[in-house]
Amino acid sequence: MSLRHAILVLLQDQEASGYDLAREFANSIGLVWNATHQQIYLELGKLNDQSMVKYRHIPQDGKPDKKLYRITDEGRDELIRWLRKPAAPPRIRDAFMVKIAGGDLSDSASILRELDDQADLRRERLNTFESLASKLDDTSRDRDLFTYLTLRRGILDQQAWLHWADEVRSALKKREEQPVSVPTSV
Amino acid sequence: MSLRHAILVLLQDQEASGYDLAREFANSIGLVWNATHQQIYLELGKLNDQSMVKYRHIPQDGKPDKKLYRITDEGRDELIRWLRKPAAPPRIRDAFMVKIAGGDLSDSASILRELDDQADLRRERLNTFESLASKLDDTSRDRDLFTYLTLRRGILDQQAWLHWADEVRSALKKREEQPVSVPTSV
DNA sequence: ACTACTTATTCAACGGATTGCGCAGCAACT
DNA sequence: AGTTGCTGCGCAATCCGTTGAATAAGTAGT
Repeated sequence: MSLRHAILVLLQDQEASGYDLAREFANSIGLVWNATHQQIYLELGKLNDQSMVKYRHIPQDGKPDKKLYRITDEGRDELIRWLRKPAAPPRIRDAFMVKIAGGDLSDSASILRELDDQADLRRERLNTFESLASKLDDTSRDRDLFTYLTLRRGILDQQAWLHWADEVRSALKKREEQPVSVPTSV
Repeated sequence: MSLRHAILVLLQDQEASGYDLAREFANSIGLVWNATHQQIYLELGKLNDQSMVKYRHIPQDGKPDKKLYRITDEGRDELIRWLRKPAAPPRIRDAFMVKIAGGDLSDSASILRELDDQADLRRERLNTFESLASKLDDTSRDRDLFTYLTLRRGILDQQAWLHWADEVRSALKKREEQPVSVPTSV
């Protein structure tokens, strides 16, 4: 349960509303931690109750009012405490991979279709990450070192995935050429 | 929530007890989907209620009795239905990466320490996956194609991770050499 | 003799996450 | 005039997942 810590990391740099955070979770941090706006608002409420963050109410016209959250000293302490103790290895839950593992039940065509869809998504992400990373290269590589390293992680991940997808394609092609009694269901 | 489908995939090949499944989740399928034995027993109960699996009670002496589960036709239908509809992209929740993103708050030494720990784990996995994959190479590459492809996914993933870790190490080393006003907390 | 591990299943409590819904007003397009 | 989309916040129900424990009998090691 380190949604709270991801939020605290974001609030490190700048004051932000729940809405702002939600957008960042959809982009930058979403690379390493996903969350919906419901979760974020709930967690901000809890963090506020525990006085790890505080907010000021901003009335706006033309737009709904908002609450700008800011990290407190207690919040920063909690974050540093958390950073010190070792992180549990992430649990893996990849539905698409479960499909691959049970691939004998599907036909090659439908596997390839979904593989291509996933590959499109990965290629898209790769592009966004790469363009963000190159922007950092030019301007400030040292100040944003950890943002850069996070992006690199994403880039290498997508590349590895796409490489794997190529392997799958050629393996399935080979199998098609020399059809070896594919089991048909019912 | 495709724990159920991961279980059904495993039961495809063979009758198994909850305990057997738990072991497989700790090894083979654990590569792509994690689950504890509590979750598995619970899900088997639900699957049984919905008659997607059925079991026969096996009394044993010297060991506790067990229930051997087997997939039913309904279960197989459900599985095939699930395979047909596109899988949602996996949600990413990597606590260690959150730490990297908030790396400005830590000192290089403690980051490197944890990086090395994680790298050990990855290297270990890489070895197991590679030895499993090479066993498949020799004997039956065609029959177990999807097991092989799953392993390849794991292998490429670990390699990409280890490569990234090297990048992190050299980036931090460079930074140490030309220390640029590292913010110290309190 | 004692401890620890393996096989095997299950329950209970809690907390985290997802899904669905609701409110509210403005801008922009059709 | 109507729909869609963006900004902004929140609640409630339910489901999923984690933690911790209990039971029970055999086997293997110190």
